Amino acid sequence: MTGEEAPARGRSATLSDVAKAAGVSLATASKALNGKDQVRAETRDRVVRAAERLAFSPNALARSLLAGRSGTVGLLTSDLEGRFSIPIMMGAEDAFGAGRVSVFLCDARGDSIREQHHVQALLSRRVDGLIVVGSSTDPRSSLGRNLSVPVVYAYAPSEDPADVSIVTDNVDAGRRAVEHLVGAGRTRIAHITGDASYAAARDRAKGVTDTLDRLGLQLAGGSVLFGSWNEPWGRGAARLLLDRDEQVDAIVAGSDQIARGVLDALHDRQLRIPEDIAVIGFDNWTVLATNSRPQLTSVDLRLEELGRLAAQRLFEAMDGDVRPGVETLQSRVITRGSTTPSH
Amino acid sequence: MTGEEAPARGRSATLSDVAKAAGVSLATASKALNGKDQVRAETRDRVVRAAERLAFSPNALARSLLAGRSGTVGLLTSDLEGRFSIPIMMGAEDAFGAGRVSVFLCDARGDSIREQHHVQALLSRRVDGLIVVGSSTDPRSSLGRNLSVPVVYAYAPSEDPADVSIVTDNVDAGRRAVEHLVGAGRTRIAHITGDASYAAARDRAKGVTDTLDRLGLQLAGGSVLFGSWNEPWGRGAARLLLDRDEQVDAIVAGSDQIARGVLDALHDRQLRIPEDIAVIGFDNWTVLATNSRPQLTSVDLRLEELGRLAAQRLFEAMDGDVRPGVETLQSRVITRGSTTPSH
DNA sequence: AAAGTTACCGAAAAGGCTTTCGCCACTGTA
DNA sequence: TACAGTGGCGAAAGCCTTTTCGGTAACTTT
Repeated sequence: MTGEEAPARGRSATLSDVAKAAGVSLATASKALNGKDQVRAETRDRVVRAAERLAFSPNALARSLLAGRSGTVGLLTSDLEGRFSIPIMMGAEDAFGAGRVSVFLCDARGDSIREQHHVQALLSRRVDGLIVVGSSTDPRSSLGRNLSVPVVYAYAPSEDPADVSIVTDNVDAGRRAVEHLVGAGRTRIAHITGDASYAAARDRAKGVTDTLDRLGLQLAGGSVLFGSWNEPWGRGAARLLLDRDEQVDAIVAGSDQIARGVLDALHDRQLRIPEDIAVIGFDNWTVLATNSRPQLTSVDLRLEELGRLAAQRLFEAMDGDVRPGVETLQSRVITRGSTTPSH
Repeated sequence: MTGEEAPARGRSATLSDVAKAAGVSLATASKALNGKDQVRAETRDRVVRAAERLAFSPNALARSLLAGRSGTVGLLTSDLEGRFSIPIMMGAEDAFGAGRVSVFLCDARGDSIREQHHVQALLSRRVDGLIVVGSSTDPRSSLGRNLSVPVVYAYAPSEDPADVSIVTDNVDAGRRAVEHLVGAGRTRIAHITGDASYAAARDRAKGVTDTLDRLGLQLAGGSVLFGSWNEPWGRGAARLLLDRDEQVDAIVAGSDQIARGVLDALHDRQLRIPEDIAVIGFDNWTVLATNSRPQLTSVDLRLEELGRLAAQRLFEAMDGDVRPGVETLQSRVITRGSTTPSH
């Protein structure tokens, strides 16, 4: 019965189909559906109903082409499997998604050729902006200054100070870890962390040692134990520490993974946690932190918030409001059983 | 010096700018840049150089509008933070990315309203296809049959058998776990797994018990221990099992998380792994499996391969080659120290 | 030298939408 | 009755690209 007003087979309905079905012109149909006020209520109704009947879905490509903005952004990451991209992406999607922005996700796999290729593709698709998520906190090379769209670097800052970067403040995070432990009455604090070639390891260590200095405390174990970012190192380093017969009453672990290893080693020595030794990690990686014995206190780097902030800064930049430089985000301690007795 | 051939400020160069700069027509410029053979080599050169000089980037929006295909696909997930979406996404990006397809990533947060909203947005952007990734292996509701673009369901199958679904074969995975253990000489095998309301738990359990039956073996512990998908349950269930004074020599854990809990409990009882009791998990979650003592043998569900396959099926469907129904992917056992002595 | 090929190139349409501007038919006022 | 003012609608331009088709010039053939 509605046969003759249906669009050609296979094609989805166009605005022109809707206009024809409603008996109005293209222009009027457009105005009716977009809520412009130059159309009578009765006419608008007719158009809207025709659109529904035809399951009309406006072609965003055509619209973007005309508007000069696509309502899309590119998210360029280098470690999808890693721990960092995902929450940041969630935060960004969150900040964008409420509205009308869609996100292109690209993983460069750490390959700068592939990254360049992705950037080209995204620019060709006329994204309105780019968020570049690093895989570590070490500064990364800039995509360049004249990219036709604004770029925000998240997690890993750009080497170019003229770019907009949002990072977590790892020095501050180290400080918070120590202050939390000191607040819990600990004074003999050691620090076991990851690979010293990572800025994250060095920054957190600086935060830890500076804060101990400031409070007039010695770093237990004599020096920061740098190693690698995994459980075996956590176990090994903890054993090392205990074998030195140090009077350690708290350990700052450079990551939740390391912390898990530390917990295991302490467990093996029949030490009570937190009564004998308190342990705190970084990342607040729920799967690791909430399943340990006891649950692990951890410094939460608020990566989702980082993502949201990056999205927000990108919006601002798209409106021409660019604030170059590195912006840092404060972390917070999530307290669990490994630093406070469950009573 | 090149001032008069530059496009208007702010705008990026269009093909028309390039044509003007090269002193040819729009049509010729297009042909030259797209490798058509109706243009003299010298002319092509002139155009290509002009394009480079102007940093011309072809507008994919206009191109898509004309071609009727956008070269984009939508990836609709419901658990970005979960374990499953990411590898699948990697695989899909992999299969697509080599060519010229970009991926829109959307997270519905388990909310069907939001999902519907995302689908609308993606259709409006004229994606060429959709991949829907579930957050568990339980069947999910279909997006519907008349969606104007092909849809492939990955990990969680669609309830509608007319849809195309790709899933991991969890029954088969359970079988492989048991056969691996039996192959390692074990005969008193128990099964500790997650929440029985999950199809994944039930399917793997079925694979385990069926295979034991077939081999004429009894399930140690009397029955499958259903619980929850985390370490504490793994620890608790393992203790339960040992307290029953069973002669267990192997445990199939329903996930790597549960397996970690099991390992801890066995450790507490001074049992040697794998000499006294072998342990195998599911998921092959590297962070968990490779950092345990000993490293954890695990059934790898090959989620990346699942993603690749989904992308491939989507391609085929885009070419009109649709194969409705549920396709299953076989898993494989990754052998590590928890089932084979380290030497 | 006239006719027929070839090789290059350009004009124009198409794709779906938004927006400006002009047109028409009203309404209210002098 | 004539006028300005207003509300509702349509024609057409424009966004950027690809592709078809027709045209021009140079070349070959008899």
